[in-house]
Amino acid sequence: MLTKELEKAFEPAAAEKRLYDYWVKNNYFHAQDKSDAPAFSIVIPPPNVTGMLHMGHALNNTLQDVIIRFKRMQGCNTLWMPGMDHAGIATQNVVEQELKKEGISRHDLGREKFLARVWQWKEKYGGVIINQLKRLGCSCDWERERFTMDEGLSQAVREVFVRLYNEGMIYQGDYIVNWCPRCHTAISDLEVEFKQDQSFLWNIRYPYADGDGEIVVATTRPETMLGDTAVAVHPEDPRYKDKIGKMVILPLMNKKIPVIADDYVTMDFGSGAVKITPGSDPNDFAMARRHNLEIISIMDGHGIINEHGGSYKGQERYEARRNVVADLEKEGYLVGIEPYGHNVGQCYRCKTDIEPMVSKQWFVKIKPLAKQAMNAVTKKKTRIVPATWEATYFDWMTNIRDWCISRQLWWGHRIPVWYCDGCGKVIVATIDPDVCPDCGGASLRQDEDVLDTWFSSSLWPFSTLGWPKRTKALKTFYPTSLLITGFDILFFWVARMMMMGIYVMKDVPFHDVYLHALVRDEKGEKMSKSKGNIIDPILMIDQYGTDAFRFTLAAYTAQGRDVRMSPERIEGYKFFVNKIWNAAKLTLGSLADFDPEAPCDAPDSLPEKWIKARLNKAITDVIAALDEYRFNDATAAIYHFIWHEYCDWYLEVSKPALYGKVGPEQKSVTQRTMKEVFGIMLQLLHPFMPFVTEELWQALHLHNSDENSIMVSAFPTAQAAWDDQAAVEEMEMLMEIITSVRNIRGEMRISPSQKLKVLISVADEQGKKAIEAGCDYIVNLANLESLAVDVNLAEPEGVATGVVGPTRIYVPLAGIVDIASEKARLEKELAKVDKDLEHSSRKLANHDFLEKAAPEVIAKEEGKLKSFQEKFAALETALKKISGISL
RNA sequence: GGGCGGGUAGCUCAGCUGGAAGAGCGCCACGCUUACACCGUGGAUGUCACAGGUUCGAGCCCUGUCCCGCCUACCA
Repeated sequence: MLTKELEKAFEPAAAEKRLYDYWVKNNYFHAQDKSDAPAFSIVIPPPNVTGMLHMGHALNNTLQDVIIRFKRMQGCNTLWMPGMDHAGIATQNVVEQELKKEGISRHDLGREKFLARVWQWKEKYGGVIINQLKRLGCSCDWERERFTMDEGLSQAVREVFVRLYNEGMIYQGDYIVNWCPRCHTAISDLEVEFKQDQSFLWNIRYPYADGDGEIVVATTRPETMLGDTAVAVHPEDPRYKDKIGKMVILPLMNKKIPVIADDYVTMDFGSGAVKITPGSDPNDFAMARRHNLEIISIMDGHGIINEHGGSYKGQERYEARRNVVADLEKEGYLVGIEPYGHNVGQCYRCKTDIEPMVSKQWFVKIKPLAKQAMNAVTKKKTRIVPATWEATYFDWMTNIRDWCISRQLWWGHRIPVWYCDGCGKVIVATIDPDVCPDCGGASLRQDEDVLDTWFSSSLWPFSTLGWPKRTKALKTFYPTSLLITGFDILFFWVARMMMMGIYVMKDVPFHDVYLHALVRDEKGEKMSKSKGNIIDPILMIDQYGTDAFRFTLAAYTAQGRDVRMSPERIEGYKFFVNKIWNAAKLTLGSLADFDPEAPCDAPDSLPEKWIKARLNKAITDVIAALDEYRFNDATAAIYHFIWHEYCDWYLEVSKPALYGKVGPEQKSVTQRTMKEVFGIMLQLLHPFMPFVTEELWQALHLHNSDENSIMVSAFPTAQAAWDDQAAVEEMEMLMEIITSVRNIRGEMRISPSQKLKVLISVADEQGKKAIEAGCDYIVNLANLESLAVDVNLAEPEGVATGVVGPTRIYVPLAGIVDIASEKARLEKELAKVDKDLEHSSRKLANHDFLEKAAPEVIAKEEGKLKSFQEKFAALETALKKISGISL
């Protein structure tokens, strides 16, 4: 039945390409808009168009593909929705860099031409990552690929903006926001990264206007004093109680500002008085609103002091700091400087120090949305896995502040708001208006700003399915079944999808969220370009093959744990692929004369019963693990079964049958079983190692249906008929006997090629029968010349003794090895058992234990004690005997 | 300042609702037995961070301490 032989080793590179093309050609990744099969859907965390595949992506998408393939094989109508994110700031930066090389800025080009350039860039270089995902084996429904700037998705953005606006959930206003002086845009609170900075605390004196002394304030940002509009103290502070309401002179500016009282001030910090700069500090801004203080912005968007900064106008902010400090000192206002460590906010994208600035921005009123998003998790409509993240989610949602959604960029969804030059009317619409609905004027200007990239991402679970159109896909796949993403974007993305999904769709965006950890290097450090410890996933794929790489990622994904990636580990699993390949070669060779059509009614013999029972266990374990996203447990179960049960034991024990030494009937039974078990094994492994499993599935003609591909075959289920505890125990008893002989061989340094004559003593006739039935297995695997079994055999002279339960294994040593080494071996064994025995008996001598422990625990302990006692006695007898001889 | 996670074999980690510890890699010894040396067989290794407590019994539960990560926060 088989035509071609397998190559010496699996060649990943060629096979991967061929098989992936084959899958795509056969449309296996495609999900049906409507189907009788249960729907299962995942939307991909859309990578940035500018992105290249890194370890985080590799992990994230491997896990998704594992689940997707698993569910697809389980018969679900499975959708993995792929796509990309336009990544406003990142992409705009890339193209601006490109322009810079040509010596021009985006302003030289103008908005329209610049955007044309970005699109051009996107078509040409964007989406490299999509092809990289294909190399990872991702079975996304590529026909449905979406981009956040697509027509449809842009429509969804407008639709949601208008709805939020009309319902009073979006507002515009002058507020203090996080401003990046390099990107020239506002960013949200989340996009600010705080970094420890060793700086100074400058203490400055502000004299009272009436000449009656002074007040000292401390600041980490002396240059902002140019915009101070008050000094604040705590209302209860006895030092300042009578100063409240007085005026002080603002140094350098020669301006009078009031002393106000606010309990925001901490009395025991510094002098207990704080300068208030509403234009440059969020807290001061809040205070200014409470006290109706003047709000002065002393800087422009580039971080340069403007006309409100007096003589410092035109100076860059840090230059201004130096000059302000120098002048304060010169004029005697500087009281002192002390070293001070504090946090400085930086732009997450370009690491420039953030400048809090007052500007007109659009905001989403977030509290009502957050409340619903929390409810959904409380009521388990969405389950967060691992559950430890729930606390973080709730905490963030509880303390959330309004979301600044406007960005002063060009690349992105332009805010659908127009202003009428004629009457000043504000028009908010999903379709570009031609004329003002109020005055009919045609001179309309659209808002210059675009929306935060995360605004469109937050709609991803339904916008990709066609919303606002009521598509079949939307009906079938929303809410999606599962989201798999890194915990680092829990707030950025997951939380916002929750809010928007519930707000727009009236239902949660996904039932389960699985949050995985970060991939670090082998020393546990975060990978970064600057550290130079980046491991390129594509390089790993080239080197070890996709299957080994994916298996490694899954194997090291324990819940809530970081993944420490190291090439050595991947290599280890490459060896596993090789092992499977070679097992297939043996299987394939052995099946050469197997006729699957010819009926073989012969019953399974012991090894067949055993391997099927063990396979059942593997199936059960893998399914249970995957159902709970315990990826490492699933890989461990498969690895152990394939290597240590199927290869190490079943194949070894079956070799005589395969080589025709046992008879044609047993050969057929073995062939039948090998084929079945090997096929199921491949199916279990397929979600993790899609390529090698497909290759072997086809090479071995394991499919039974018209569908040739393993990826659309039915995922295995445990079969009750295969559970056979008696067979497992009997087989494992034989295995222990074999191991026992091998142990003696190894410990005594008996050459593997030295055939042994072994005697076995059993407790009863039943035991005798069992061993006799397994005699051939023992002879073969322990490499014996002969094996004799009898009930209660007297211990012979000059033997090494092994103990397995009630069974004694005697290996005659005459002429093979000296007695002393057996004595040493027995003593070692004995010491081990003695320790166990001691513990067990002490436990059973304890009255409290006997009274209070569960009966089954006591029974188990009694069983243990008995077997320890037996073993001890047997070893002791053997030792006495052998000692007697040596004397 | 709050919160979360972690400290288990040389390394990387498993260990579910408590019944005296496991895997992979590495290490040591032996071995080219017709799938595989990307292999086989055997072996060694742990006061489960520390100190108390609960319990008949704790790696697992409670309290405290010490380290290590991460997230979060307006003490100028």
